[in-house]
Amino acid sequence: MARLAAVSQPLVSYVLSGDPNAPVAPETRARVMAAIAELGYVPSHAARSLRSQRALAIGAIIPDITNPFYPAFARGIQNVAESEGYDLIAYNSDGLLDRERKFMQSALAGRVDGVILSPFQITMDELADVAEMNIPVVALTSRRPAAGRAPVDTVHVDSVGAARQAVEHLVARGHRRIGMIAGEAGTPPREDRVLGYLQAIEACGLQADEMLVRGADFNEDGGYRAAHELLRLSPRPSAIFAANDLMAMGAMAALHESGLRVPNDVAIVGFDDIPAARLLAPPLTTVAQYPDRLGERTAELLLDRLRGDGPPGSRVVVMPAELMVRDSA
Amino acid sequence: MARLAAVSQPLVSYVLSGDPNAPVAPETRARVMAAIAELGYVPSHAARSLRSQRALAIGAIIPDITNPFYPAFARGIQNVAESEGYDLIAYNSDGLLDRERKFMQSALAGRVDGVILSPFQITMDELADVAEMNIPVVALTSRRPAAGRAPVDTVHVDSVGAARQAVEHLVARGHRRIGMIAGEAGTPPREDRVLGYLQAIEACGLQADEMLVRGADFNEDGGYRAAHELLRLSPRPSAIFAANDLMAMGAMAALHESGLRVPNDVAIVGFDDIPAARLLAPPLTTVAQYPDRLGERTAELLLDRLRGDGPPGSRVVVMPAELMVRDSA
DNA sequence: AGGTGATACTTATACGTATCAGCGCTGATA
DNA sequence: TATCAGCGCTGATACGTATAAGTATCACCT
Repeated sequence: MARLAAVSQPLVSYVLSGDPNAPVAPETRARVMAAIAELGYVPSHAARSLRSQRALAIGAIIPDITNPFYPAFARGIQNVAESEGYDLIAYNSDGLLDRERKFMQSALAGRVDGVILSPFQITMDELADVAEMNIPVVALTSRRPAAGRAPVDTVHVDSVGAARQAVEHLVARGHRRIGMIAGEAGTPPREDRVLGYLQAIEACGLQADEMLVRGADFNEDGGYRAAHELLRLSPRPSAIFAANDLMAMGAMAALHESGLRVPNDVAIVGFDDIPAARLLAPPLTTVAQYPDRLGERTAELLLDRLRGDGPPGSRVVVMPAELMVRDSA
Repeated sequence: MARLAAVSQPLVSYVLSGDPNAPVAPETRARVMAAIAELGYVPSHAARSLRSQRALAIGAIIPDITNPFYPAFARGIQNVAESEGYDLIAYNSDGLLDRERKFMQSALAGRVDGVILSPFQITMDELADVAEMNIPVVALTSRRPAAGRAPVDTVHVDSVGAARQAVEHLVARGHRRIGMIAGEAGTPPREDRVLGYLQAIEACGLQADEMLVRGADFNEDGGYRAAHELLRLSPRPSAIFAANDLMAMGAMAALHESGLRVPNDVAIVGFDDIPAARLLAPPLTTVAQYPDRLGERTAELLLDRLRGDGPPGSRVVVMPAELMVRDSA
């Protein structure tokens, strides 16, 4: 402790507080600063946190940082959080309920001051006890949430509408038999995007066909396999809508492998607009969600709450999605 | 606190310790457990951390989580760390020295128990004061490090050798004029991969040419621009070695745009083997580093130290890299 | 000169846990 | 019956900080 080199402990605390109104003589302040520099003294985070009841960290519970959507999302969060001195602890839930729950516990332990949640399984109602502890939660959802009991702020893009728009684009290009690679059953992204797909099919007077919607893991491999399944159908779909870009990439690989040309033989639309999308051959038509902005906005909502600013109820922020028409469809 | 519902505070602590030898009667234990469940009691992380002098977190200072290499690396770290109850706090240094330093301070504050560092600017010697605090540091480097004063464990892939191998592959395919897209000046990945490139050029009896090595940001855009620069040269290089896959992707986009065919007009080799690499058209020949395994191994070394296991000196672990020959070269 | 207020400090305290040192009780032993 | 060991529990304490409350010093005013 620096007090040996200078004076009493609270003085060090006052100096470090940076408060210009702190009752510290300029000369003393200088002496303390010198001692701090001399000793390389750094105040204990744990003690600060215990005393102030703030962890100066926020938690992000995301499905998998390995999905390119999330690093950008995380980066957006960090950009905002860092400016207010918050660190980010990222948890990978793998979309598993017990992992989502377990990480929520960390919040209760005061590990983090607030949580950003990209919920796959957990329901809003389950967050009630966290919210009761006055730990703010902001959820990134893909649909306007049913008003739950918990006052959870929500950021979402209109996935259903965006998916619908993507499929309508395919219809406008003359496609009548459109397959979908849909992601893992029971997950919100899957359900929402399938819903949008079905809305578009119906709105365009086409026939929905269960066989045309294939489940798959939300990654390249899932897309690759699902595409091969779709290609075995006859008649073969002339277009495929993939629920994310990774699956779209896998599908494109499957098409190339089968000697099919994109978009001439089979058109493809993805979802997410990951950086790789525009660099594929052909560049992928996809729905941009701007995950970095989502991260920033999400973090802003959370920081509002942490500052005690936010309004009493839940807020819902809708962020834009945009169909990026490129060459794959 | 659960003691109101049951008995005294230390007992709760004993029960929660999970120690089967703890002096607690089975019946009491059950009563305490019930009270804990009833109240939803979760022990304060800050208090635990202050008392035990352990943060139960490790920090990872990486350049940018947005680069696909790092999410996989981070995931590898987390897989191992989580199994021992450690959380991961990820810091994005953007390769900037003052940010690297700043985040290192967090370690000194006891914010984290150990640090995994992917150093861009900071030197090993600067880590001395961190190491003096008995905070273990494991560095992910791209070259065998000079033995610094700080006892820092090191994991590295032989980037120089791998780069050399990649370029020799191009030479073996008959290329004599090979350009390189090299990444940001002064950064280790750049220097190492350029060194390997030069070694290969020299070993094959070719003429090194400064004009053929272009600096660029380590992302798609950097690769895109650098490729355009290289294409303006005459004679135009017949092959390009990019220091990472993102740049290679950007370069491929530039080539497509210029109407050049890969690999017939210009061959390309990348570095990293990000998931997108094998799905590009054509699939990208690149050097696989297996970042998930790097993350796991790195975390293992760190956990050894945290357990107090590790040997006194510094350890150096060399991980394999592998040239994945696909269709782009 | 005595009183007042501001300034610059120190002492005391609480945050919630883990752990150490008691301490009463029970049952076994001599 | 007196002694003692071990069990199961409680009280006391320390971790390092932020802040409230207290105190000494001094300048200033009437």
